[in-house]
Amino acid sequence: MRIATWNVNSIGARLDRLKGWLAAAQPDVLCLQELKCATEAFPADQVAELGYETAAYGLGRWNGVAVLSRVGITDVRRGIDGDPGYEDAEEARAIGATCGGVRVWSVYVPNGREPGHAHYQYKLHWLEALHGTVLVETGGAPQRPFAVLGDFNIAPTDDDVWDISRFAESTHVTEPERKALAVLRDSGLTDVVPRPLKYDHPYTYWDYRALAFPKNRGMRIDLVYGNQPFAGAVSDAYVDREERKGKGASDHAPVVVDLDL
DNA sequence: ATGCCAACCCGGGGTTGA
Repeated sequence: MRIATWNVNSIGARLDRLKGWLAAAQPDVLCLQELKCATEAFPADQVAELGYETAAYGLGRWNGVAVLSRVGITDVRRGIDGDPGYEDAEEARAIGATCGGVRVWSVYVPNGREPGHAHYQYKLHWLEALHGTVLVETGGAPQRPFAVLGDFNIAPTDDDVWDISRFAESTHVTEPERKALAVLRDSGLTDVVPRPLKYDHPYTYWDYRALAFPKNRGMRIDLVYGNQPFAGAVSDAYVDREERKGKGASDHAPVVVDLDL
């Protein structure tokens, strides 16, 4: 089984790219983030032509997540328990579904803006709620392959950014954010680190500006956190950096995981 | 060449992203 995650930075702007990538990469399950569309506006008919069912969750112009599957899609959950919301409003940042016997969550963790900002506190609280959801979902079915995939907006180690000295006073690399990832790992999840197709670091995001991609000034912030039944079945994992190339690319590349399931 | 920010909504500019 092939499972992937991809922050598309607008499904509307990326639809042609998405369809081309689905046809080429042939994932069985694809977790999407940053749809930037409402649930009912997701182009489900377009991906259905390629054999995929859709479970989407979007509330408007920001955020938005989905799961596409060609191996069935059941038990869909929109949002996580205890979601703190931002400024009294819940955002569309998580959707769970069971596909071909694997339980997956597609997540778009809040950015945080800057340390000390209200959005940064929101990010940490949101991650606490995600942890709670993981405990409930994995505790009830410990033998079922389970994974949280998506844009975590956190680089797990200094090695996961192109130059740590450029990230002083920045989000994505702070100790509290990394601690939140450690808490997820302590609850039984493993960071499934993909291999890069070029260069030494499996970056998944490169800024659009300042030639970041050609210079490989990237970050590994799109992560796959799987339980033992999931991580133990992984046969390969890679970042499809080819999808970051050319006109009309997202600023994130897909992360692809192959499983012996 | 991998190539110098893009997408949203609104109606040119502010907001967001990381």
